[in-house]
Amino acid sequence: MSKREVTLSDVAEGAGVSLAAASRALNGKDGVRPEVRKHIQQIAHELNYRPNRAAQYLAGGRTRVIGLLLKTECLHGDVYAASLLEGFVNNAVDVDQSIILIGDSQAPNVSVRKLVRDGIIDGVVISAVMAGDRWVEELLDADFPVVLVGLHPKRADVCVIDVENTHSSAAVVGHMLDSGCERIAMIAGREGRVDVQLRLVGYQIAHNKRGQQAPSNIVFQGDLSRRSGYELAETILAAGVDGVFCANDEMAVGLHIALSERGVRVPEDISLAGFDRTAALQFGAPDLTSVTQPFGQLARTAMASLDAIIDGQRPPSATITPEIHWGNTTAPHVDLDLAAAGSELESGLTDRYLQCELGTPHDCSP
Amino acid sequence: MSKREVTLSDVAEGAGVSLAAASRALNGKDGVRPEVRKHIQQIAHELNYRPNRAAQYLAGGRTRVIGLLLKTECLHGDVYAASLLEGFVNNAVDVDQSIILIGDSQAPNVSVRKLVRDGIIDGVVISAVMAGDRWVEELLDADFPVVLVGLHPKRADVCVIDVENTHSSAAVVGHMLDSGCERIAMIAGREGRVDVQLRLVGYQIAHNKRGQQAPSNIVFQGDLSRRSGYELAETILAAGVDGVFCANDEMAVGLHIALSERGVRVPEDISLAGFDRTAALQFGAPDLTSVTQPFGQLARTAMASLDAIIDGQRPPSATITPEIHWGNTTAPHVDLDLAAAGSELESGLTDRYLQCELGTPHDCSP
DNA sequence: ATATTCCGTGAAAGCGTTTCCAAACTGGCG
DNA sequence: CGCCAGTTTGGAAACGCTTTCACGGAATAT
Repeated sequence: MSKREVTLSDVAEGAGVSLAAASRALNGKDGVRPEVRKHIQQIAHELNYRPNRAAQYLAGGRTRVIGLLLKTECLHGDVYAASLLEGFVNNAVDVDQSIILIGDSQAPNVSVRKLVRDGIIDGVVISAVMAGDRWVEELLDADFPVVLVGLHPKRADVCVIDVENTHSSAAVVGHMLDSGCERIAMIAGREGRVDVQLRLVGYQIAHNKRGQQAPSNIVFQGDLSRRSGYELAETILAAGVDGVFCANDEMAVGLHIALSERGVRVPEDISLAGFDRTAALQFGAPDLTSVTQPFGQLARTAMASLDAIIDGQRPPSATITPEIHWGNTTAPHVDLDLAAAGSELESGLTDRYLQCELGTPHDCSP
Repeated sequence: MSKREVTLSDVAEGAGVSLAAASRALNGKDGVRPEVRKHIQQIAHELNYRPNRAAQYLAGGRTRVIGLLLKTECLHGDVYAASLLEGFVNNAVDVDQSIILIGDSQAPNVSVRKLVRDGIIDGVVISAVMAGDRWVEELLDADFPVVLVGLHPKRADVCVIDVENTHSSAAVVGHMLDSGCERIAMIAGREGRVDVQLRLVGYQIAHNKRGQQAPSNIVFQGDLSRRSGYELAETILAAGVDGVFCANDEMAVGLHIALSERGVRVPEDISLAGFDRTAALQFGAPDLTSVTQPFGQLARTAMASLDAIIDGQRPPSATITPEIHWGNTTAPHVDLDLAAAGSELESGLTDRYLQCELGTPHDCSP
C-alpha cells in the first residue's frame, strides 16, 4: 500500500535466489529444497509480500475473482437474494475469493460477457433468482466455468448446488397433516423454476405417503413475491382450507399480513408454513415454520465447486439437506427425523413426480 | 469467449498497423491519423475485440474494478444497504465499472487490504453503514482512492457524497409543525454517525424557525434498527406526543408496528415521518412520509468522484438534494418548496447547530 | 574410476497492454 | 531543390508473474 508495492523480485533478491525459485517456493510447487523454501517464505512474510493478481492472471493463472449474477431488482425487498449474497460475501474471505456483483439491469446479458471478455473473473455463480437461463446456455456454450445455485437448467452437464426441496417440503406438509390439518392449500412458485416446483412435489408426496390423493384444486400459482401471497388470501380463504404451505417465505408473509387484516388467526384458525426461512431475518415478521436455506453452506459449496471447475474438474451437483424450523405458525409438532423421512420414500415415487413437475402443477396426479 | 481471446495484436495485424498504433487509436490518444484510427476501430469492432483488463492494469492502467465496503450483516434486513448496493450495481455498467463487494465479516480490515494489495481494485467506496472509520483512516493514510457515501469522517480531506440531511429534515418536521403538531418527538440515530445527527439538527432548526424552543427531552436515541423503533414505542407514547420524526425509515416502521399493536392510529392519533424512503420498497410497510434517498444518483456521483480521484484529481464533496415523499402518515400538507425553505435559513444558524451536533443530541439547545 | 540419473536452480520467454523513443514520413519555407 | 518543424509510425521496454528448459552438481549405478 505504500508508494511502491513489494514485488516478487524483491523477495527473490532478499532471499538471494532467483525469481523462478521464489515463485516455486511460494506456490508450493516442488523443485526447491525445503530449507530454501522455508527461507523464502520467511522473507516474503517479513517483506509483507502479496502477489499481484493481475500479473498472476496474465501469466496464465487466475484472478480469484468470481462473478455473482443476480437480478438487481431482487436485491432489496427480496430477502432471499440479499441473504444469498451475504452468504457469499461472508465466506469469500476464507477461500480467498473476491465477489464481483453482476446485475442484469441496464444491459441484459452484456455485463456478464463484458466481464468474461475483460478476463477479470474466473467463473460465475448464477443464482436462482435469475429466472431465464439464457446466461447459462451462453456461458456454458462458451465453456466458461459456471455454477448454479438453486437454478435447475435444462441441460444435465451443469453443476447445480441446491437445498433439498422435495423431502423437506414433504416433511413440513406431512407434519401439518399429522397434526390435524385436513385440507392444506399450497401457493406454488413460478412455473419454470424447477427448484421451486419440487416443493410442490413434496406437497404431493406428503399426501400420498398418507394414502391421500393430493388435492390439485387448492394449489395456487404465486410468483414468489410477498404481494402475490397477499393477493391470494381471498381465494384461499374462500377455498375453506385449514393449512397453507407456501413455496417461499415471502409469499407466506404476504399471506400472513392479509390474514391478520381479516382477523384470521395463525395457527389457531389456519396453519401456515413457508420455505427459505428468510422471514426470520425481518423484525416483525411471523415466526414461520419454514425450511431453512443454509445460505452459508450453499455459498461455500458453490465456491468450492466453481473452484474445481475452474481447475478443469467436473464436480458433481450437490444437494444440501436443510434443517426445518418449527415456528409458531403451525400446530405443535412431534419431532420428525428428516433423514429417516426421506429414506422412507421410494426414489421411484420421487422420480414419477419429477417427470410431471415440469408440466403444470395441476396435472400432477399420481 | 471462444477458446482464444481476440487480442490487440490480432487487431493490429488485421488493420495492418503496429500494436502501438492500435493501442493509441483505441484509447483516443493522438498520434494517429483520423482515417487510420477509424479503420482500426472498425477492425476492432469486427473482431469483437475487448481489451484485457488485467493486462491494461499491469501496463500502468486501471482495472476499472472498485470495491464497495459495507457491513455484511446489513445486507439483509437493512434495506438501506441493499438499496445502495442496488444503486451501484445498476449504474456500474453505464460507467464501465465493476463492483467488488467487500464485507467486514470474518476478517475485519483484512479483506480490504488484501484486495488493495492484490492490486485488483482501483479504489473503494465506503458506505455509511460502516460505522467505524478505521478503514477510512487506513486507506487514506495509504493514499488509496476512497469515497465515502453518507459517512462523514473526522478528516476534511475526504470526498463525501451524501444526501442533504439538515434542511430536508427541517422541511419534514416543519410541515408537521405547520399542520398542527404541537409536540413532536424524534428518534435520533446512532451517535457517531454525523450524517444521521444532521437530521436532528434539522429537527431543531424547524422548531427554531418557528420561534419555538426545540424540545430536548423528547429526543430519543435509537440505533437505526427496526427493533429500536419498536422498543421505543412505550416511552414515546408515555411522553404524550402528537408526532414523531424518525432518523430513518427502519425505526419508523418498527414504531409503526408497535403503534398499531396498541391501536394507535397513524396519522389520526399521531403523525409519523422517516428518512431514506426505504420502507416504500417493502410490501406491507406503511406509506411513510419520508425523505427520499436518491440511491442511483448517490451511486453515480460516488463513482464519478472516485473515478476522478483515481485519476489524481481532488473532486469536492457533494451534497444531493433529495425529494420528499409526502405519504399518508402525516397530516395533509401544503406543498413546500424545499429549495426555498433551505435558502431561507441563514447558514450561520446551521453552522451553530453543526458545532454542537457532535456532542450529545440533548445538549443541543440553541 | 567413469557413466548415468536425478534434482535443485536460474535464465529467459511469454501473458496483453501501454508508453517512450527514434525513425520515417509529411508539408512548408527559404 | 534542400532543410527544418511537425506529425505519424513502429520497435522495444516495461508491468509482475509463471513456466519451460537447459545447466550444473550431487548422488547413485556400472
